[in-house]
Order: sequence, then structure tokens, then C-alpha cells
Amino acid sequence: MNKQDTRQAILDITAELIQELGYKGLSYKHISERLGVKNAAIHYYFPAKADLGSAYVEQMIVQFEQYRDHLNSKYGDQPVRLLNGLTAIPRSFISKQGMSCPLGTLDAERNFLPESMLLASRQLSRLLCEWLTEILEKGQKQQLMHFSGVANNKALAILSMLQGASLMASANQAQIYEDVIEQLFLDLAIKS
Amino acid sequence: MNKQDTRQAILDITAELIQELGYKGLSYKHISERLGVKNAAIHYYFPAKADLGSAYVEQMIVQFEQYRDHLNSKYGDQPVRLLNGLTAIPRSFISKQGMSCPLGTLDAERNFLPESMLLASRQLSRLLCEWLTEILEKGQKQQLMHFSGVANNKALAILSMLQGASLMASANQAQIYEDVIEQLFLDLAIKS
DNA sequence: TTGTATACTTACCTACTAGTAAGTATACTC
DNA sequence: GAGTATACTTACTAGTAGGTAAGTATACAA
Repeated sequence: MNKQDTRQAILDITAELIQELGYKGLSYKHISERLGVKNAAIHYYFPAKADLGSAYVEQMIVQFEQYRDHLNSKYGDQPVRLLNGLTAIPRSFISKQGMSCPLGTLDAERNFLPESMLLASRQLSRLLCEWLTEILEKGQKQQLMHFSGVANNKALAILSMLQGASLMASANQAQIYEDVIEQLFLDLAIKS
Repeated sequence: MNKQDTRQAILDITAELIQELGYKGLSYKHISERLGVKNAAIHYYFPAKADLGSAYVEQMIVQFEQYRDHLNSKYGDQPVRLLNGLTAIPRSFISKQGMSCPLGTLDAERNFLPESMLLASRQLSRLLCEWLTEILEKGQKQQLMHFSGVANNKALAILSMLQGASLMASANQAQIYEDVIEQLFLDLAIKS
């Protein structure tokens, strides 16, 4: 197989497994068995587990930025659509049984993450928060969203809610996430 | 040492370690070294790790119920005080460096928890949600708290927020939790 | 045709995991 | 004082973890 193909296949399997098992629960054995190779083959591409973990988070950042830019250019002046797009991210993970949005999982594993992974996951949180702040400011300006306090703090509170709801949904029932999203839109007084 | 003393000491160390490392990250070796005994001594009290985990969650439930009943009898008609009491629970965990409220951690480890632990942690979530629902209903009736929709759904959204904020705070900066709580009180239009 | 880089496999290592069976010192009971 | 239950320790097992050194089949280049 082509080098880039194998490397990407490893990252794809890693992404799936981290959503299910977390970083600590993920093992080279899991990956190599799914890929049909030996564990040393994974070490060939990612010498240490920290290399694999960092590459995974950095890929998540790239994917998020593409998604955000895509939605921004498509619905840049429609904050409600953008908020819908943002809340669709955790949903896409929950939709698969037993899986969860990885940001919460990584936070829960903070004491086991290599420094580079921890820093990258913080960066992703920051990017999400900045995007949501922009969305909220647009919504407030257009009088489509209503909230007290500054947009930045409201964004942080909403992100916490999404992260918590994603975890609760995956450990209890998936419906919880939808209930929380409904409440979120009610709180912002969004007519749908 | 007395049997009950040792058993309780094991549970206390377990509680600390789970806040830091989660259930999966916790090992009999960690516990036995802290306690100054051999790992087989832990197995004497808790034959399987599932026994230890279940005992831990059940202890959490008892402690929560005592705390809730204490606050209810002290501030039963003061919903804002009760809400302050509820938000103080995650804070008490975050205050120790690198630690977090264990409910989020356990949800993140859902695929590694023995069935009994998963069920018990769901029960604790349910108890928290029911208490918060009561608090919100009292607050609404006394016109001290304002929100749209039904109290039960609002409680679920707030619990998600607290759980997410607790994880974000422990993986980023502790201040995040305080920022989110400030926003929560703003959203409910509570004058403080 | 030979040489070389690539993409692995084979075989191994050390450390740690939960868990167990058998032995032992102490304390209490009859 | 003898017997017994308690609260452990000693010594071990099988399985898994991440990681490594050395070997090999294939493809491509000179």
C-alpha cells in the first residue's frame, strides 16, 4: 500500500477508536488488527503513541477549520444556520452507538495526554469558542439571538453545555443531546 | 487495622485517584502503595475491580443524598442558596489541581465501566437532575429564576453545562468554571 | 543487473494490569 | 492453652501495554 494511504488509514481508525475508547483505551494492537498488519507497522508511521495522538488532534483541527470556513462562506450572515452547524458536530459523533465527541473524552484524560496533545486540544477548544462568539455576536446584532452578558462568556457556557451533553448522551440515552439543544434554542429565544 | 477502617481508607484513596485518573487509570498498585500494603490486601476487601468501582459510586450517591438533604432542610425555601449549593459540588473537585468532578470522567469511560457502575452513575445523574428540577421550579414560582420551557429540560441543560465546565476547567484553567457559573446566574436573571 | 530505499514482519523486551492460591502473624473464643 | 477467624503477605499467573532491533520482500533507479 502507498505510504500516505496507510498513514491516513491508521489515522482514520485512530479517530474511530478514540471516540469509542479514548486515548488511553486506544492501543496499537487494536489499530493493527483492524488494519490487518502487525503492531510494529504502526510504530513505523508513528514511533511513539504521542506522535499518533498529536497527529490525530491536529487532523481534527484541520477538519474543523475546513468545516467552519465552509459554513461561514455559505451562511456567513445567517447566525442561526451557523449555530445549527456547530451543534451538528457533537451530534455526528453521538449518532454512532457508544461513541462521543472526543473533546470531552480528551479533557477527562488530561493527566494521560502528552503535552502536545493537551495543547492542541486546548487550541481546538479556543477555535470553537471564538467561532461561537462570532455567531452569537451576529445573532445579537440581527436580534435573532438574545442573551445577557458578553458573547465570549455565553459562548464558553454553551460549549460547556454541548461538551457535557455529548458525554451524558453517550453514557445515557442519545435523546439527551436533542433535549439540551432544544433548551439551548429556547434560551436564546430562537424561533424555529 | 480495623476492618472497617481499612475498607474506608481504600475507598477514600479510590475516590481521590478516580478524580485524578478515572476508573480505568486507577490501579490496585496505586492504592496499595498509598496505603502501605500489598496489592492482594485490596483484593481481600474488593475481590474484583468492579466491586471497588461499584462501592465507590454507591458511596458517592450516599454522600450526595446527605448533602442534598442537609441543604434542603437548611435552605428548603431559598432556591438561590440551593443552586449555589449544587454548583459548589463540581467546584470542590476542581479546587484540587488536575482533578475533576468524577461524573464526567465516568461518562467518558462508559465503555470500560462494569454494568453496575454504569447503572449507579446514571442513578446519580438522575438524582442530581431531579433535585435541580425542584430547585428551578421553586425559583420560578418565587420569581427568583427565569427560564423558558419546562424545568426538567432546563435542569438537564444546566447539568450538562456543569459537567462540561468541570471538565474544561480541569483541562484548561480552573477559572473557566467560575465564568460559566457567572453566565448561568445571568441567564436565570438572578440578582446577586 | 546491482544497489538502495520503502514498507513492512518477526521476535523480542520491560513494565504493568487484574487476579489467585497458599501461607502466616495476630487476636479473640472456648 | 488450643482452636479459629481475621487481616493480611508472599509468590505467582496470564494477558496487555508501548516500544525496539534486526530481518525481508518489493519496487524502483542507475
